[in-house]
Amino acid sequence: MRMAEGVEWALHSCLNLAWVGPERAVPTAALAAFYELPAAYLNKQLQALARAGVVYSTPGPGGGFRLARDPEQITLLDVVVAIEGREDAFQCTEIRQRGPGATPDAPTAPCLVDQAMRRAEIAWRAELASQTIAELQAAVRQAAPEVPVRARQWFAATP
Amino acid sequence: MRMAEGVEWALHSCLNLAWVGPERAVPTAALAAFYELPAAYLNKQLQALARAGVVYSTPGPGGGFRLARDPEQITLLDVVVAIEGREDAFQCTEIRQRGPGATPDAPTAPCLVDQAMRRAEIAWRAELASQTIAELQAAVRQAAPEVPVRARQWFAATP
DNA sequence: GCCTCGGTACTCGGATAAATCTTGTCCGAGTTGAAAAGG
DNA sequence: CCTTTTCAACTCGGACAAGATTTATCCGAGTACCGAGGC
Repeated sequence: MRMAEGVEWALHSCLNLAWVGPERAVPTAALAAFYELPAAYLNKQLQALARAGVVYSTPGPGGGFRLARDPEQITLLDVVVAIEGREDAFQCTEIRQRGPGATPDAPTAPCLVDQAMRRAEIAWRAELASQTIAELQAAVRQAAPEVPVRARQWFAATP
Repeated sequence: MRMAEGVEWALHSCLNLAWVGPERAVPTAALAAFYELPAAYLNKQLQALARAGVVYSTPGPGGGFRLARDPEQITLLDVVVAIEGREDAFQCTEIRQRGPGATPDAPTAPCLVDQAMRRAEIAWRAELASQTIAELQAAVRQAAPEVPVRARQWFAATP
């Protein structure tokens, strides 16, 4: 159960977009160069963020990506769901209803294994939903105040 | 981020081993036939459970798998870790230390994105670790008391 | 000097291959149990 | 009838392919900016 690497890229890119601010659009090439990532593939992740409504995309010269909302309104869950999709990691295939183990009763109760796994995923999602990009920004500012300054300067200097 | 299907199989199989009890060893073929699963592949999952110490395996005629501990001592996390591995789903590759975005400071603070994601996974793991096979058994007994009876009967009749 | 028009460069967006992981299958090593032979 | 020996069947265990998902790449459609030409 390895999470897609694009999630890490998307989170860091959202953070960078937050540093730059919503006024200026940052093209994929700049976001990719900042961490030496493959630009074409990062673009794919940013497209997913755009489809999910996390970022706006504007084509043409001077175009690129901007945060669609304030960092306070973007949770980590928003980003993860945008990249990984909405469906749960554990998917109950109802094996209990196949073979000799099947219970022929018509009103089948919900699969308790599924319920237990789902409870764990809900806890995971809740923890992700409780953290916003803005809170991440605040934590970074406190731990390493020079990071946002450097990022803003670099992106301002990169056309 | 789809979880391996083997997790579902392993959980249901552990439940069935719990119904049968630790006295009798159940071979892979019986566990697979109960849900019409591919026996050879289910065997692979059971091997993983054996390596993790969740079940005992005994070869030869009359052999098979038994729970290695009481159902109260087996958590859902034990089973999931046995199948999926111990490493986290989100793996920080430290992209922040590559390219122009790298902070040249020697004492690098921990990656806050990684910390945030890890917090969510810890919540997930905690929820899984809080539920045991025995509790699942109790829930099934209450929701559908005939299920354990049917299972015991079927496995007793299957050599 | 101001407006209009055309071109060019730049951006995203989706369609298209390579790599890696999951899923599925197979056969061999080892062990047990039973049956058969001997005492 | 009891003991010993041999055999055969059954079990797990790891090595070996097929399919699916992730990763990576490319080129085309569309847009905004910039310059040139005309009014």
